[in-house]
Amino acid sequence: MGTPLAFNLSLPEGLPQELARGLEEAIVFRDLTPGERLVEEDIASQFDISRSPVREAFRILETRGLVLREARRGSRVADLSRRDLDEVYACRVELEGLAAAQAARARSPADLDSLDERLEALTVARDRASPRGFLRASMALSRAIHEASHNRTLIRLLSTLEPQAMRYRYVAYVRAESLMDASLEGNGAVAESIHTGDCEAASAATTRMIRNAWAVVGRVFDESDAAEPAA
Amino acid sequence: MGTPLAFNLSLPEGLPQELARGLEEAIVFRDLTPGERLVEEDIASQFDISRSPVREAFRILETRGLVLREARRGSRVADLSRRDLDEVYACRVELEGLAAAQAARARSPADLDSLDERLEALTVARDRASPRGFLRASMALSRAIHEASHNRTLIRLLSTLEPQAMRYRYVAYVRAESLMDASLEGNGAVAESIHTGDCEAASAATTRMIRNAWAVVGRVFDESDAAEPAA
DNA sequence: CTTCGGGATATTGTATACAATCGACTATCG
DNA sequence: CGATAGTCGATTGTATACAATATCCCGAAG
Repeated sequence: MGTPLAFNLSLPEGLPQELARGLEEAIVFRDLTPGERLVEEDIASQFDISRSPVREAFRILETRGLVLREARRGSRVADLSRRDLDEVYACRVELEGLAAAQAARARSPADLDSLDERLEALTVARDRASPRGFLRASMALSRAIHEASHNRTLIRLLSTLEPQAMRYRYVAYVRAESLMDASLEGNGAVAESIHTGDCEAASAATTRMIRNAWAVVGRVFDESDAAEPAA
Repeated sequence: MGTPLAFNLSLPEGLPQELARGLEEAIVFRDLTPGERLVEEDIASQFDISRSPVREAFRILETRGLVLREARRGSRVADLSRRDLDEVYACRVELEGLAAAQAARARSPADLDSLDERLEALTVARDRASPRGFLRASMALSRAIHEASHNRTLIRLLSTLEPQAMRYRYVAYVRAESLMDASLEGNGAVAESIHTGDCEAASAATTRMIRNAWAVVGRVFDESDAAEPAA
């Protein structure tokens, strides 16, 4: 048995990366459930590839906090917990705040175009009221902000932190779609500050948005049984 | 040709991890120089192992910002630059500050013992005036602080950021050994705040220490030719 | 009925073999 | 003489084979 995992692999960037991206979505959107075992051979045969790229994909997902690997004991999807949620959001407050501040200072005209484009896409996604689509658009906007900071180290850190946060955001958006409105509004304020070039404002708007999301997402999570769905 | 790389591998934690640790030290202490190519087969034959664990080690080092991998073009030791230095320290200010604050709140008696022990070891290392020994002791103390935060996500992020910072600290300590005194003093203040349990003070002491180090390490780096030693 | 041990099985860790691709070199043509 | 296409070598990417080990199941003993 095991989940079918219905995504295809093209390979514009390497097989392990592509596979990791697909598995990441499956984990975030709960096609792979918390605690579920991930067996290299199973995944490999599902996509008609060998274990080598699968191993590398697992390692990528481990650095993103989505998969736990124990030596000779195999890999499994990381659990969700209120504690983990708090850890992730505490880090997000700091790093996203820094990213916004540096973006406000270092942004290029191309960055601003990218920002506007993705903010527009986020608005469209909100109207469709699909948590998946909204999250994808939100992730794209976040990345645009991160890249506008032109801080490669910060981008690297955030790229290993954001996927972990997406899991909690997804749970929250499914149960309370109105949260998407708050996210859209918050991101709008951040984008405006980055346009203006006001570092302080960008940082403040970001930390305010994330602290607010932290409180709400945490409350929704506590009211759900997202931590142990199969227990 | 190529550097001999004189470290042995025991294997208490897995071959790739052990190898990564050795290579990490070689990079930090400049036995492997910035820009140097890392060929899987070469490293493998030097330690009489196959390419598989070497590949995994390279990937680990990539997530720590020490090695750059380009698809089908091989791996090389990441360059040092003033820009990279600034990126790393900007992130450190935020994350180390958070770690200290959370450590001040969540620390256990065992954590405090570990802290004191490593602070003592740092004092001893300072008296020996060896940049390598001091850095190793400093890294151990930092890790003790991080673990006292009991924030696994934050620990994960810092474990991928600190090695990158170590490279710049090493360059600075070699050229200005007096910097070790400042580091020792700063860490003492941080440890004291964590003992007291004062989050604000711990965070403030940490950010002050790191911002100060940032300025000094940056100045020393600019005066050195550490960026391009073989150019 | 519980606990301890032994063996079978499933799964990862490592090694090796093969394929694909990139870069450099060379020879040839304009 | 310079430019360009073709070929060769070096190196990574993927697949497969083999080794090691953890887990599970079952049976026997207390």
